[in-house]
Amino acid sequence: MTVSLTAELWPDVQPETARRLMLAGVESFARRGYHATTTRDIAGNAGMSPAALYVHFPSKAALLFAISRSGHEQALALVEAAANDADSPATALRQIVERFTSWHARRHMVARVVQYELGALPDREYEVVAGLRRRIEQIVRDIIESGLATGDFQVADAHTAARAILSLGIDVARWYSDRAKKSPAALGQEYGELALRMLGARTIA
Amino acid sequence: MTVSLTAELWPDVQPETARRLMLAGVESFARRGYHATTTRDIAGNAGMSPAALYVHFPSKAALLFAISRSGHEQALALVEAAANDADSPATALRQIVERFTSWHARRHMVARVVQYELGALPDREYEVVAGLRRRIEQIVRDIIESGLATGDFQVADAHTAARAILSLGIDVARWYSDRAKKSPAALGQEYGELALRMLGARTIA
DNA sequence: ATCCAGGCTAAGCGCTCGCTTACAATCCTC
DNA sequence: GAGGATTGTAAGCGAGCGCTTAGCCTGGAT
Repeated sequence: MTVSLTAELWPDVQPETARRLMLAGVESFARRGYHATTTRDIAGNAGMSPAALYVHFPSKAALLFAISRSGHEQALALVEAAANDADSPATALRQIVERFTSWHARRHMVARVVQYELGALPDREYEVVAGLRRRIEQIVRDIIESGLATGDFQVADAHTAARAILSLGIDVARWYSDRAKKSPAALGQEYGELALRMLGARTIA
Repeated sequence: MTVSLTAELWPDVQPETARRLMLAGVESFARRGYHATTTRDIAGNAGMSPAALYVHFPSKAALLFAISRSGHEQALALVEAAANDADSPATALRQIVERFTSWHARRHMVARVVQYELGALPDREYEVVAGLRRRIEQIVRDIIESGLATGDFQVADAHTAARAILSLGIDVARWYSDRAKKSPAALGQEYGELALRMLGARTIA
């Protein structure tokens, strides 16, 4: 049985109208950017009047925050799961890159908002997502450092390597489209290989 | 003798006031984005009245285009030069990544506008910079393919590898700041290494 | 049968936006 | 030193923005 996209993305948001507004927000924010999107665009694409947005969200920025926080939480959860599932730095890192990258491809609309519209968040809300971002970076850095300690990886600087690894996945949100030839899963796998090579992985996990 | 930043960035733009407006535009567009920036912001930061912008540029979008085209032309020139200077696919690719990456770090304000504000360009202007972008991608793809032909590189797909290589440099514009620990040159060098490893370069050029 | 909370709309308020107009100052050419 | 081109300003226009208000409709508890 098929579940609606909105229910899959935000299962804990009620009612469905609020989810439709979030989906319309994602599409507009991803395509044109937060500041170029009007509340009338969003409500219109959700099939409602402009005022309906304010029944479910106190402001346009609050809608952005709901989208951004949920997206960041998904990304963090996915990275944490990959790190915990693995039994070595190499497999952990491959899993992280595979899942992180394929998520950015499969959910490139949400990911675009997550990665490129966070500057539009108010200060307090920005700090919340910045915290989630730091945790993601920290996990990747820790794995690279443990790989350096075991001799599984060979790089000059773990910090720079972590940045590069994450850049690979993040930038996918910028260019991936539904018309891409490569599936999200295939892209993730290929990027996983590239990332391990970048790290000079001894054993190709 | 020191040359003003505006004269270094846009030596062929006259008069200096127009360059000051471009610099103020770069700073605002990079920090807050095109749509969040007002013509009053730009003119104010350039120390002029709002109407002064329209003496030198027909519209806010035209100012963005002037910045974006010039930035794209710089990036393309730098990639072309690196490709022509080298005598093997490996040295060519290392040079490209080094210079492309360090440019995105050193000029991260301009680069941010170049990479992330092109969606705000009107259709005709967008097509111009899209053409420049295609030429950059093509050069990188060609080098990777020639490296595959000679056996210098080993990757599954040149297209995907080119995307990944460029992503590395492009994403630098997103996170680099003047407070970064690593200098643009050092970052470029480190990314050059990482890129060659990604490509499975036989000889580390 | 009644009531009311939740969900939604029509209308519009106050404000800021990109841009234009009318005009002033300065500089180069002859 | 007259005249035109260039470079700037003060003031403000029309439009569209985020958001509010007042009120209607509907479903479920009493």
